[in-house]
Amino acid sequence: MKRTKISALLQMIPQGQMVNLKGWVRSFRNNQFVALNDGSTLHNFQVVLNMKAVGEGMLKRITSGACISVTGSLLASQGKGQSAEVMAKEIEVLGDCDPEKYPLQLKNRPSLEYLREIAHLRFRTNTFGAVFRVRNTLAYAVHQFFNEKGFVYLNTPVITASDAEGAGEMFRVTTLNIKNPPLNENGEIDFREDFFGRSTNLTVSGQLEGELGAMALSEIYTFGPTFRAENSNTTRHLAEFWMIEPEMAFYDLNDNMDIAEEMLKYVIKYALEKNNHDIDFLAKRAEEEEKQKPQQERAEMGLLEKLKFSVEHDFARITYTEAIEILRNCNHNKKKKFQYLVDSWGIDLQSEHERYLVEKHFKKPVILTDYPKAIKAFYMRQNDDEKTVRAMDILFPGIGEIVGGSQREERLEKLEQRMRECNLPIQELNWYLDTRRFGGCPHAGFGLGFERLVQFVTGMGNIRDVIPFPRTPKNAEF
RNA sequence: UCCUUGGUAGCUCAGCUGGUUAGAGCACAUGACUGUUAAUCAUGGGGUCCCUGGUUCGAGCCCAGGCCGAGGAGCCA
Repeated sequence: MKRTKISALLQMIPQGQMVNLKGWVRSFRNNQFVALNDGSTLHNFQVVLNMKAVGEGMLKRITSGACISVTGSLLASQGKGQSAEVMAKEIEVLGDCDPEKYPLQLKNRPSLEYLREIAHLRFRTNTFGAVFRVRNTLAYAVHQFFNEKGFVYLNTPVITASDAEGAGEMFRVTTLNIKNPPLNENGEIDFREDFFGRSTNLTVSGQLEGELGAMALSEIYTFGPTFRAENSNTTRHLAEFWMIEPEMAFYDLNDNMDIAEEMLKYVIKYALEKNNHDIDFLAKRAEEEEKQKPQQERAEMGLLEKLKFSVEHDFARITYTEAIEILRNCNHNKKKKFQYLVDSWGIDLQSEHERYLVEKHFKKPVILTDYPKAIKAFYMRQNDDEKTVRAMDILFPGIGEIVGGSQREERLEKLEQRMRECNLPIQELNWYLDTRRFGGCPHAGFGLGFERLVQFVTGMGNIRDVIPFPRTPKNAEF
């Protein structure tokens, strides 16, 4: 008999029809009621069995975590917790689960930290089931959004030879024998003998290659893994993460902000509709967690409120210069409550400053633009004031920077001048500069940290809990 | 990498001023139970107190070094 997913069973009208369902046992009560979950939805489905008919041998095998297949009739439930249930006629154990050895005991309320240690099993919890269903929806929505807009999904290389992108420390890729590498005349490692005939790394950004695509296809986006070998130990950094990088010809900074804001709202709204049960559950979970915190640290809005608010209101848009003025004149600064006081133009904003702007002053997502050029990357377009660049960062409550982007410098001389100032090897990036030499045009783009987006929508506090198998310093298990 | 903080049963935690045999809840095992909702009830087993060294008559507790986790900072998405 063909299997029916639990998500589909819940939609059916129970009329005693025969159905088959398969899934993992969440709990077994009174030797009679099995709560079965197959991951198609947050909800479990209740299977009722006749303990005498089933037999003691089979009864003992229905343990928490076991995988079973049940065939029986779909009936209206006599109990209160659910509207329908399956009266089992046939039960098959697809996979036994020894309860004494099974590390995931759901009734123990295992901590997120513990579940991270058994990441191969944590999908079987309500929380992680919900998180990864939402993650899937968000990924799908990103593709759908760009597809509707006529963007071309472009795959940029994971292995790159360029180490001049300046986005962070890189992981080396090599097939050389690290115990005994070949050396050149100067006694240095001879990468001519390496697999690619040169030194290579894992990508820290697909942006430069993305720009090349945009200079012909007009609008492209990438969505792929990105690697940074920074020794970052925070709730919002991973060594391996997924980044979405759109790059658009003929867009200026305003167009860039418009499409970034539109996209964020689109995907959040999409998830709110598609995964409302999961997000409701995650919202309750987040609320429980908030209650553990001291009153002062609690967020003013719940997860659902926060998501709906973000979708319904315009993001605040201010320049770096305006932000400095707000911060300099705010009571918080005057009372010297910032660890780093805001006194002069040109300073890099600290997390506490960004958080103040987003969480206290505007109380909604904020787009900061036109940063001093000294604190931003070489490829950002210089403003006429010679001091600032057409950068934009989108800051979200609780997460911080979720998007970083800019209008790109399309003027060859200005770009080369910046590269010299930043000590970048112009020769190595000749292919990049060619787009400015041959039919260049104004263009813009941004990078969106996918896991940070998933964090925002799921309300999960730690980025390690929104990617199946997190890679962080000293951790690459599974 | 820096600052703060933690590591005690399978899990979540308590453990007083350094003192005899280290506790609880849940989980697990055994038994009971045909309308349960984290089922319930009874009984039972279960410990490298993170590691190494030191102080002490005596260390889960004090000291030093290390390992690992969490929160914050920096770097950023």
